[in-house]
Amino acid sequence: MKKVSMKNIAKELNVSVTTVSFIVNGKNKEKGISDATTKKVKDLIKKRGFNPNATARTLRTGKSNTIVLIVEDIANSFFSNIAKNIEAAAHKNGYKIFYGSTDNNNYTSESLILNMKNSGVDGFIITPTNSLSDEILNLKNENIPFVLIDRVLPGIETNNVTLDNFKGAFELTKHLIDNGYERIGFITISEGMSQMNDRKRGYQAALKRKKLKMYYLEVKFQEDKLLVIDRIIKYLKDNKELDSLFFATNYLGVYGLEALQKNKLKIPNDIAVVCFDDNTFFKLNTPSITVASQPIEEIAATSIELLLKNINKKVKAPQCVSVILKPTIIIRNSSTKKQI
Amino acid sequence: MKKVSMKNIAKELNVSVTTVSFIVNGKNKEKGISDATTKKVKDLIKKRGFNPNATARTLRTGKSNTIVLIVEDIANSFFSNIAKNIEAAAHKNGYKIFYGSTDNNNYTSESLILNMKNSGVDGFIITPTNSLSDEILNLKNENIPFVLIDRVLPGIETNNVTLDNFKGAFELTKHLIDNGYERIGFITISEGMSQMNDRKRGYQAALKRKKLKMYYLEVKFQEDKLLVIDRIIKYLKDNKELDSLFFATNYLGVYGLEALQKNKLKIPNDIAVVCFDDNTFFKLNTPSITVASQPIEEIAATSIELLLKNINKKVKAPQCVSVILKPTIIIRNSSTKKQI
DNA sequence: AAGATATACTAAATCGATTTAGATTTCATT
DNA sequence: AATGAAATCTAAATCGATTTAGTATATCTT
Repeated sequence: MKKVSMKNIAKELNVSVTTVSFIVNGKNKEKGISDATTKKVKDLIKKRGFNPNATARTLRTGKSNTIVLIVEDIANSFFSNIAKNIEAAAHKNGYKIFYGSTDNNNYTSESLILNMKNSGVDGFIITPTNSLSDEILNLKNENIPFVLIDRVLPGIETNNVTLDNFKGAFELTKHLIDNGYERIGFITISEGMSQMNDRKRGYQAALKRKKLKMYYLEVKFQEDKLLVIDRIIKYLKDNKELDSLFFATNYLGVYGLEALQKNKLKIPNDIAVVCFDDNTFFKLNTPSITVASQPIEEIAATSIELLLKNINKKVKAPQCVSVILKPTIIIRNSSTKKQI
Repeated sequence: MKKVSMKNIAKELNVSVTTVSFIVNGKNKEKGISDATTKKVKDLIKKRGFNPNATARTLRTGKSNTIVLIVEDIANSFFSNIAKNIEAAAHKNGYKIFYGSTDNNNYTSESLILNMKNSGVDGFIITPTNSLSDEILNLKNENIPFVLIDRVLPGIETNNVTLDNFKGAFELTKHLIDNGYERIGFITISEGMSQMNDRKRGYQAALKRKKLKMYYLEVKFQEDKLLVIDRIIKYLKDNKELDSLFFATNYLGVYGLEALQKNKLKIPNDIAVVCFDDNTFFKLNTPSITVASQPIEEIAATSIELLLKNINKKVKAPQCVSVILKPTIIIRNSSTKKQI
């Protein structure tokens, strides 16, 4: 079975490739192809199962109907849910999606972007690593549409969709304080990404209002799960006065619960817990975990909409759009009023 | 900033495009290009930041270095973890990945495959929906490399990587029986996919050995989460004699736990629970859930290896390979010996 | 009947690479 | 000086579409 091309169709019917192309692209009326010709071409196309070769089309038109989704980690439920939603919107609009995980590794991110760029993709949705500024600036200079999500890069104006991380962290912390907790450990990752910085600032601001002391633990994203758990356990031993923990991102929260379990600490009586980002796990855990939840559908919808807008507009001067969405604080049982 | 092509490089140095191409592809020695020419071309390529256009290359060579991963649902942790592992292997081998979720919808699956085929991808890894036989046969006829994972299609010989689902379900059921449970409800989805059939057979075989009665609840994959939870709750009310539940797949297990929570049933004292597929949630839940765990890394590694082998071999008669991996039963606290 | 207009169609260039078949040039050999 | 071989390079076809700038024929107008 050989792949059938426009040439084959054209030859078999003694018409030109041009004619076939016009018909395939629905320009038969506009280009004045007779109904008779249109019909016989369409019939043969169906009969032979012809489908236009997308590669050739892309080469000629410069349009690939392909976008790239670069996330931190596709196995992380936050990102895989974003991916699911973006996928639906993309396919609905006739776009295919390349995906890649950076693991917050800058080299990986760069090669992903470079590699995809050569494949003539139409646009990117990217959760940038922290040192990706050069590559992002390249995209800007080359006028390739892209949208950053989840975090932004300092000093670079871009299209981006992020969360009001400050507010989320502020409110979560305030909630703990309102419920009587005063020694709140903030456990975060040290890569210095904007969203994490903002969460830290939110936490700090809430503490400052009440002149409470700050407690930090920073772990590295690259560190192995068991190592992180050990570090959390050690941190708890070294800071026995802590009455609550704030995990700054979902996977840390999961590790943290494992650490607390190993340490036989009961939530919330021994120690209260809140976490940034929701997931099924936090909802169903005993006790259920109080979280700042991100509007995943909205993040996905907004970013793909913004990207497609940028792909489809011909204007040379791209106005950068920043969308900041609001988190929802979901109060559950891991942070009930402190028992004295 | 205009994109630079081989033509630009060639013209600037007064050499032919052919020469540049040979050098870019490392054939300079083989094709007898002098070291001097090679050097000056390479230097200019670096200076101008030239990168070969992958679309043109694909059009000419028929090789795109792209594979497609079609899963049931990228937001499901089982599949997103597979995706993560496949991604790593693919990128290491210079392949890009298109992804798509079928939601077990046959129409979606078909259009995904069709659409990707026209984009000249090199191969597919597919979790097939149940009525996908025609499309899969097309792939076979067109000699397009592909590997099915997670499940197979009846009556079609293919490359595939699956699990010994019968064994996993048999052992999980046997474990319950050994621990004194005798009225085991099997909750599954009704789409009739091979992996689910095999799990059901495993469950039945274990019951038959002890002449125990079978209890089923089948829900539809498409049904909304809340609806499924309601149906499980109703099922429990209608079958108060049940002393244990076997959830045939991970997302049902999660729904099930939510149903039990709503129903104020305590695991394992009121009712024991086991589930097919592991995840973080089952490990950390109180009580932790006994599962049949799938070797995700191995599934990913085997399927991508098999696919790449098929892509790279030129032979016309593709020998079909079936790999069946073993599940691991992880006994946790949701199925401790029955209290009488 | 000549020119204008409309209708229906197409030849050839193009996108940016790869690859085949062959063209030059250089140099040693007789 | 003619021949052959080796070294170095290239023209042009090709992949499969899109698109520009036409052409050919029929029909209308006066």
